Amino acid sequence: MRPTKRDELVAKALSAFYRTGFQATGMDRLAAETGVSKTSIYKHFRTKEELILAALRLRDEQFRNFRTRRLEALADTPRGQLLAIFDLLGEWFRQDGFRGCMFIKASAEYQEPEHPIHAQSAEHKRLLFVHVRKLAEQAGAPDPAALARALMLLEEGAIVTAHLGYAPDPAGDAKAAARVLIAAALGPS
Amino acid sequence: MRPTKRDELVAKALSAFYRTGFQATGMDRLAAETGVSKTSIYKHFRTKEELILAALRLRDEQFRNFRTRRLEALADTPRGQLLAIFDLLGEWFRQDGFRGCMFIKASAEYQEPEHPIHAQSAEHKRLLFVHVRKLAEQAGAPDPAALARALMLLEEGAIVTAHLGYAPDPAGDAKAAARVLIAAALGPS
DNA sequence: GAACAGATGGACCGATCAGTTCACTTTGTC
DNA sequence: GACAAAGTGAACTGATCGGTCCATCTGTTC
Repeated sequence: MRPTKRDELVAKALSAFYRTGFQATGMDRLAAETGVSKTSIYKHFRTKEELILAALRLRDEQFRNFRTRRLEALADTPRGQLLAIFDLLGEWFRQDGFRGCMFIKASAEYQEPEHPIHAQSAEHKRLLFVHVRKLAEQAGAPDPAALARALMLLEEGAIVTAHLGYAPDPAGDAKAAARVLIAAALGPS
Repeated sequence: MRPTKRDELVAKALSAFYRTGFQATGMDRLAAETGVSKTSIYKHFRTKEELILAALRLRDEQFRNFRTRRLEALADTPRGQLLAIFDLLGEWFRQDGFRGCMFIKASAEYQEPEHPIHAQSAEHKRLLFVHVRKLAEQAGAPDPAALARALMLLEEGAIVTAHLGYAPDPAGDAKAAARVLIAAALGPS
């Protein structure tokens, strides 16, 4: 099942939106950058918004799949994986072309909570939270949801701080804080 | 020293940018909404970017002044003020028209770190951090900068989570986590 | 009341926006 | 080799973008 033209288009659009922003990336530029004619783009997607939503769906899928697999590779216990979240963040921040979180930026450009792009971004974050909560549960936390919410706050904070760039190692800072919170919730390791 | 026309313009532009976004708010709409003609706007500011920077400067000043005063009103010890940061956040999130952090959104719309708008947003966050670090120092933290960085992560995380809206009380969650981190750094209260 | 400075609305600039249309070429299938 | 589906570039729509220009109006000072 090789990727269709449509899949390639979405993948390239995703990259363009991530680098240049949603509103700032016009459809003409998008056609030029993806190598897919505007005519074809509008054959696949009725509006720009639908294309953005498809790109966000792809990103969500890629991000969560990669995260789950990578966490399992980095640590073999739930508790270890909770901490490894922040090692993963550090890897991400150091990547060339890191530009912050696609979904935070999407929700910043489409602010109204009812907007489909905003709602889909929120759903992505909620799914990340659900995963962390499951790990907290497996690790034996007495209140897995509370621990997960706290760790997610650190994660979101680290992402925006890394993007703002006023601190040298937000992933490391978040990991140190996470260690304290995890120990408080689960007892010393 | 009553506010000049220019000050009024900046204040109204700030509100418009906050509600509608930077790129999405055109100069024609801005003129209509502020009641200041485009001609006059361009007498005061050479470009839209300069107007945005002025609006961000105003927001920075307002936000930090208010925050400092309100923290002093909410608690009378440095340690209490560190925790009161998150009560303040809760008040903010519950306000009508809360739309997330202006500076996070600005840095999302103007992504390049060298961009003046991005740089000014980062500077705002750095100044917030400096204030928190001073409080941590006065509270007797052995590593004030480390505690301040951790609390700032919680704060940023709570702001974006409140904007995304997938958790009911991010300020409360952040406060609970902050309590643990502060106790770990300063000893039980 | 004449002169002047600041502010006004509105027309205007070229560029770009999202989206459409059309005539044409490429591609895979039977 | 015929045929349909998919993809193409380029021109085009009306609206809006950031920014400029100009004629007019308003308020102050002498």
